Amino acid sequence: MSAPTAGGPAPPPDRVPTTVLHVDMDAFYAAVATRDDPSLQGVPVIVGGGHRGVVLSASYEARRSGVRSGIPMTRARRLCPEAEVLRPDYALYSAVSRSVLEIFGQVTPVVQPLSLDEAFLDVQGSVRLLGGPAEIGALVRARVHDEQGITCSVGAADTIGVAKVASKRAKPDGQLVVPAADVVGFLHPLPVGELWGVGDKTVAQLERLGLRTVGDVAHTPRSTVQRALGRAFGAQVHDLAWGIDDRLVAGGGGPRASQRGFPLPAGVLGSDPGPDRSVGADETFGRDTDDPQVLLRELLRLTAKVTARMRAAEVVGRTVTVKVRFADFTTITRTRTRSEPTDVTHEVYDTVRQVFAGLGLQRARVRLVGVRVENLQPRRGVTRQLVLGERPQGWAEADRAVDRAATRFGDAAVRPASLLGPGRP
DNA sequence: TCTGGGGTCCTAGGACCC
DNA sequence: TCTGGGGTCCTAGGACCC
Repeated sequence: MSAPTAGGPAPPPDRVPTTVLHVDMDAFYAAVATRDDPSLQGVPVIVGGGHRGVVLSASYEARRSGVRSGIPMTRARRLCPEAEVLRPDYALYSAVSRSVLEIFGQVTPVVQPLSLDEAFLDVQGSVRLLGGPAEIGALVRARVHDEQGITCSVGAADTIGVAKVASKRAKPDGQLVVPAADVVGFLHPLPVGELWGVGDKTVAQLERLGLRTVGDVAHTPRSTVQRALGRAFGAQVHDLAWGIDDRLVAGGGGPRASQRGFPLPAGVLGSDPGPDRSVGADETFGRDTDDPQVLLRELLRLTAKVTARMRAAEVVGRTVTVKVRFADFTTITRTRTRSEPTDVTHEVYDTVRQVFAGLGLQRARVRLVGVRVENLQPRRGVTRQLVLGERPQGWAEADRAVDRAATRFGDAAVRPASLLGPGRP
């Protein structure tokens, strides 16, 4: 880390030196599809959802027409009518992702996946064996290309924040090593929105102060940035603008990591990121509806999906949140915390129904409903309080039977009776 | 035929307890 | 007579990420 020039805060003392790689697949979903179908080579490819969906991934050919992740599919088709449009195949992406993670794991044990297509690697311990960050980055990129037939980009730095920004600048199919001494020079000319965790709203806030680049923010008094963004967030953005970031790669464990970037606690090397904090599901209707029966049926389906995943993960939860998005895209959430944690479909749905009834919707046009369960804890060790008159294991046993059947015959084979269409036996 | 679905974390106010 | 703070839990909304 370079010493900041006048106006910058001092770097944190006694920081353990690290070398962090951020590895990010290039146009991951589109690249996997193209790899498996050579006729797509050189063709604009868009991976996305149904008619109300958004673009999940766009090949670089499609990006040349202005197509980006996150834009509505309808707009994407207008921008690039000649594109090949594909539905996502998550099972395939997961398989490729696992293989890529195996490659990472052979380079260093400290790997922190952020999603299917990107991960941080702390390679400090591998430098002696494999060479510097540039050599290790080249090795990873060559192996991913040779073994998986897709390309990735690598950013290397001594902080995760800078490594993340660097990989993006290296895209596609490139790599960028930012030595500590070059961090400030690298960051300061960039638009502030390039910083990990600084999104559109924050960019707009800073724009109001006339701050456009990372350097603008760095050379603005910390207190001013804090007034604009809030004390904690403002301080962290100001730090990041100087390349100061003491978060470490939290490797060795599960897939969880904060996607906002900031509040990731400065974990210990190799620490376990820990269990999931919540499990949820939501769904946008093909067309808006105001029919309470339709809404409740969808909420039941989503509840069953969520609790099945909870049982598979062997967690129970206490806090149930119902989400409703209206036709005008305004979104509300209503939460209720149960006295005892549960993973039982029937019990969670009871709470969902109560919360939903409390909304008092009067023929409002609804676009989306969702269910989420928070306050999770491991199921083992949780002893259930039987309510007076309740049959022990009644509903829970029914759920387990559903889970077993779903495992054998597929999710569609077993579902609550009210989800069967009219006229079905 | 605008705007998915899966998450994480923060903020801020009120209740409640000590 | 007037006036406490801190901690924790709960809830609603919002920002951000891929």
